[in-house]
Amino acid sequence: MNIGDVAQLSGLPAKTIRYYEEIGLVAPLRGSNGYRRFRSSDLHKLNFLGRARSLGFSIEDCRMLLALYEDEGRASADVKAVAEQNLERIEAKIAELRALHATLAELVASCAGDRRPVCPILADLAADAQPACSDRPGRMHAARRD
Amino acid sequence: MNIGDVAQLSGLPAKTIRYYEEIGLVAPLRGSNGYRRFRSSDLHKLNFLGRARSLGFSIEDCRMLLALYEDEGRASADVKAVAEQNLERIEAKIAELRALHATLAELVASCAGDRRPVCPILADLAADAQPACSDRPGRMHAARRD
DNA sequence: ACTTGACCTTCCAGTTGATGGAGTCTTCTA
DNA sequence: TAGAAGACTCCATCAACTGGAAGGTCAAGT
Repeated sequence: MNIGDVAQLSGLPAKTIRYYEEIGLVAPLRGSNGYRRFRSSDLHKLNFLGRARSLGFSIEDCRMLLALYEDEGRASADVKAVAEQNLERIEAKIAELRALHATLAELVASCAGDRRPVCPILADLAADAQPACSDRPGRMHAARRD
Repeated sequence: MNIGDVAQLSGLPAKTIRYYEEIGLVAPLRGSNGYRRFRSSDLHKLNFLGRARSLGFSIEDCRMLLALYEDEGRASADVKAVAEQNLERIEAKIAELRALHATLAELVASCAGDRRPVCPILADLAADAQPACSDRPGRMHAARRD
């Protein structure tokens, strides 16, 4: 199978598959014309990767999971540990986003949203950082948008 | 004020402040020694940016908000629109993460997590993509970890 | 035989929002 | 006067791709 075929079958863009090869997640053979030749085991791996990525596992997690998958002597505890870490990451992210959401929703609700320039949202943003007697929590370190 | 001072006062790393200058969010003066010289208005802007970023606004959003902030003739509706977009982005992200969480939590719960190799998590990952009669929903496109 | 178009190849650049480090210069303090 | 602290620029790196240019290959049609 050529890359286009596995791209179709796996649902992953060809670009992504090349990238996965580059970082060593799959290792298709090469034909004499230089084309990648994918075996069905490669397709299988790509499906695995697509599913794992769609569940939020990082590339490094995927590498780990793939290794465990191919290790007949694995302990399911190891797999579970990776998954649990991911779960915790997701939970932390949700909590963070919920906090953001609460603050922002409040600000949005308090803004008239008309043609006048007065705006509580801007007022909040412009307020001096953590004044001594504020009820606004101190500013966090710039949270990466991730 | 030198960069170290505003870094302290704003809570932003000096590196980040230089970066913000590079992308045109702040424009401190320069002393004859080449050092950046920040006015209090620059510090004010940095505080604004720090707060906006901590609320999840993108850099481009911040640019917009800063422009609105400095435009005396702004309409609060414009500010609100930016904030609402951000809110929607956050909501979408939360929904996405919750879905991930649900699936993953189920898998984790079903895994014994012992020394045996049998593992429903790996089984799920390895299952062929969207078979004709599956009750598993079709695979999404690899969700960026963002 | 030749052309067209689809498909494949590699390589480089860009995305987001910083962050780390090297190497150099200036300022402050002992 | 020395040395530390702080400033400067420039380049590289992170995740996980994605887009595009420039060129090679293959199958079908004329």
